[in-house]
Amino acid sequence: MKLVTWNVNSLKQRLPRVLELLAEHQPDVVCLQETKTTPEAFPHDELAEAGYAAAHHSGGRWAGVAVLGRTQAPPRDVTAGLPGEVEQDECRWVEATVAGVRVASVYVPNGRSLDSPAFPAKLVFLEAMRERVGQLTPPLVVAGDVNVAPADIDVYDPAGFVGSTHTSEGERNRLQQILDAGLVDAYRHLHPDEQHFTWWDYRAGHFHKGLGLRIDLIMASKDLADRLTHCGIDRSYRKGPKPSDHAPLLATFD
DNA sequence: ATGGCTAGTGGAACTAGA
Repeated sequence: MKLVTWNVNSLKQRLPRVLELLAEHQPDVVCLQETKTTPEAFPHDELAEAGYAAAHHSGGRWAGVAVLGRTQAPPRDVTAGLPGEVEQDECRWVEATVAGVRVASVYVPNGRSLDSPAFPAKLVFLEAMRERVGQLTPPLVVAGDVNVAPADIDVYDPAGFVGSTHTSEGERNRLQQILDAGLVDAYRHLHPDEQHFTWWDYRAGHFHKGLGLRIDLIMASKDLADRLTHCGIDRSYRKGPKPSDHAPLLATFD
């Protein structure tokens, strides 16, 4: 099974690159974040032409998540929303069963700054994820933009991020608790010492200077992690016409 | 780096991202 997760920063703007990704990698499961679409505008027809069916949670101008499966193995038993999240209508979590695997596509709140009211709401969201993971039965994958860099190796300038979101102890502890509930960080599992990023700021040429963060994760239950044969980031989708600020993360399970 | 881009809304200048 080949799975990809990608924060597309508008599915409308990124549709050509998404179709390119589907054709090139032919994944069995796709988790998308920041689709930024209304339910009415979700591009079901274009995805169907490419051979994919979608389960999605779409709220309009911000956020929005989706799980895609092949037309012959479409997403089933869809659950939209995360029990316990502070903002129930922000469309940051959707679950579906694809090819026998329970898959959640997640877009964790940014948090804005450590002193913002959005920050404790981010921590509550991460706690709710841990609760939900404990309720779900493997085989399970939680994939998406977690908006937390798990460790300093996942940050281009750890000292520069002290006092910012994405690297604080509170965020990292809660992410670790999600993993401790029975999941494995697929990329780090296969590449214990490598520094590769999944997000780069659009500004100031950060991508070309190699200044990024690893904040997009594929977290797999241990039974699946034992069958992991490949996990990597396709940086080509951060280049070329109209790139997202995130690159897709891919994993293959034997 | 004090935000140096991009996207959505709406039709200027804001919010939001991380």
